Amino acid sequence: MRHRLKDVAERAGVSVKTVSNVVNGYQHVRADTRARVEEAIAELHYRPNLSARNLRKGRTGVIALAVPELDIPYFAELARHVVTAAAEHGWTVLIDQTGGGSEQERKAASGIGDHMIDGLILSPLALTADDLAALDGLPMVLLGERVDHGPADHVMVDNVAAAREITAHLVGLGRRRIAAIGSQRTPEGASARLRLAGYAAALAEAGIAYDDRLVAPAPAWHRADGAAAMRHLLTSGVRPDAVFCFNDTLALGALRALHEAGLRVPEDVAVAGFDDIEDGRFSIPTLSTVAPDKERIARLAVELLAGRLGPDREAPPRELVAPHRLALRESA
Amino acid sequence: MRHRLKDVAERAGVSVKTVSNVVNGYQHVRADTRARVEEAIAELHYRPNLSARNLRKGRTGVIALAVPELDIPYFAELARHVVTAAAEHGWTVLIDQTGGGSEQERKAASGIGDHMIDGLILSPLALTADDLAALDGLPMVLLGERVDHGPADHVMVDNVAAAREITAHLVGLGRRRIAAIGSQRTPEGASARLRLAGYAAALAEAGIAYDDRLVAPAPAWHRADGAAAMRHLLTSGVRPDAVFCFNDTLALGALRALHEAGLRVPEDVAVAGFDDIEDGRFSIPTLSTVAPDKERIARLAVELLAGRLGPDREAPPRELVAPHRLALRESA
DNA sequence: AGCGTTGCTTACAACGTTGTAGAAACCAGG
DNA sequence: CCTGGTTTCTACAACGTTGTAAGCAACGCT
Repeated sequence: MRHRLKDVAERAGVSVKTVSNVVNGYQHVRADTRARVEEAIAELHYRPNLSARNLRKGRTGVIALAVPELDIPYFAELARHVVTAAAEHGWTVLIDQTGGGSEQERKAASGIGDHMIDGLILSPLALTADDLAALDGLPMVLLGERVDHGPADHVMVDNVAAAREITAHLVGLGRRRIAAIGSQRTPEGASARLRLAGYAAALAEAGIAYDDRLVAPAPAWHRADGAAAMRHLLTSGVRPDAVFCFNDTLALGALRALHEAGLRVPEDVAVAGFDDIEDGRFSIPTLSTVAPDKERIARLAVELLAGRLGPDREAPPRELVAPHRLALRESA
Repeated sequence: MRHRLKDVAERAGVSVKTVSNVVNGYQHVRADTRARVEEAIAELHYRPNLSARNLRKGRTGVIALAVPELDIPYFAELARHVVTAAAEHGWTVLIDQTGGGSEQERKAASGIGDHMIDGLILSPLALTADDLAALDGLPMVLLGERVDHGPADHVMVDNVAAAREITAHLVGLGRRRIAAIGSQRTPEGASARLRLAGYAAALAEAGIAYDDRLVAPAPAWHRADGAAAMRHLLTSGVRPDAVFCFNDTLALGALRALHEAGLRVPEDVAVAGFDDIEDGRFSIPTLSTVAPDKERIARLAVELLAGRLGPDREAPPRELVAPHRLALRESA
């Protein structure tokens, strides 16, 4: 049913290696031989066995992308860009869901592939420097916050600056009681810490006192968490006139909670998010947010990985910052 | 750097095959031998080379999931469930984006794997029966509409019934000028045709005349298309008092357009969708929709595939229908 | 003691491919 | 028609793994 080089070779009356040469476009093959082989290939519907090729070559042509959750729109959108960018390098992308657990992430990084993949683009939540050091073997590019002094390449946005800018925008609207939603105490919360720092910096610059009661934690960054946090803020007696949510899904949840409380956005409370996901362009009201250049992030990550697999094999870890901008819409 | 069975064998003072037996949990290995081998494995950080194993076994442990677009929430949510279900069978999932083009889909089905994958779960938009017949080799499960008389297993929801139910619900609310958004004339629009049929059936049952002007086409099923279609309906002079959108993203776009037009949902216009994506639970207003059991769909698909790869290798094509229910919320 | 049985281990070949090295065919120039 | 240099093709080995079959102890039974 499934044919091998050998079958094609017999049919074309040449050696196995000659067929291999035709398949791989090797140049020294006479035109008529090539034609005969190609005919045989077509007739038998021959397709190379990638496992065998990989075994022989030590390369698989597959890279993995490991993200915490696929149905968080930010990661889905990012995944699309990574797939596109990787395709330009002739790679297939194996998309992996880590669930954000350090165990899962370690497994993704060390386990997935074991010779099944050439490299890994990992968006870590829980991974520590120790975990990374233990991996070593696999060429890897990390997305998001720096795992301090990890040995891997890195693509990130300037979270602190971005958070500062969007908070400053809220200040510029005349808001003074600006809440933040999404803080996290856990070690996984690297992004949360940086965005909180940016938020605090903007307040400080504006001479607004940092008020602990205005900072709402969120165990995860889903819509439900945003809604819950917002409800908590509203019932706790601190009446914010603006909220900076650490990502867009939190913000969409917050919008929902404000709506249920009968408050108008942005008149009563301005809302800002982070990520610029598709939903935010159609929500009611549309969402003002930080727009990281996801396409660029994906492209940079793929390119770093390409470097690691090629000429820059032994280069020192590099760290690239992708640009971001503010996408100001109705909510703030 | 990377070690092989042979290295472990030498270190443990046993044969290569014995190490292989330990790795694969073969039973006839003396406890002390096993211990020695395991120690050697640990010391060398040995990990099997999957390419070699696959070559030998003819199985890769990877299945592919090919969907049109990853950042359509429905597919992202589905992907998550598939990954979860596949993990229970010990499979890794290679997620592929076809973009909905028939060329791409054919490539996904025939090309991706070529011995890289054991099977394929494909959500086809454009694939014809001919395309499928040409593939043959790869065990495959299709999601969504039947490609007529294709030879592959199939998991679907009863689109006609579901569409009829949700439309009947709109009728039950007392609406009479019920629009539909999302019709498609192209061959890709199999889902669109079925949902339109369900819509028409519900109208007929209620004795409401089918009005062509109330049926708005949508080239794709994105939020922007839904918004555009809704705007078109509103400006064309046919004032609907309800809209059934053929998926949730269309519906979210429609909500947005209605909001911009100053119309209230559901008071002025009731809105219903299809898919039950996460967004719809937090939109303003929350979205009434058809909720296909995505978790079940994923599980059935994986199980069918498992069957094809195992005992039911030669079974005739099966067709399973996953249940759905109405998720009635604020918008209708 | 001889026999079969059971438990443990091993050598060998094979999976389908490609790199290496070299053989065969071809070509031009004398 | 030989020489030397290409071009074109081929045999062989290897990538790392596992299935097969067979070897070797040690055991219990007659």
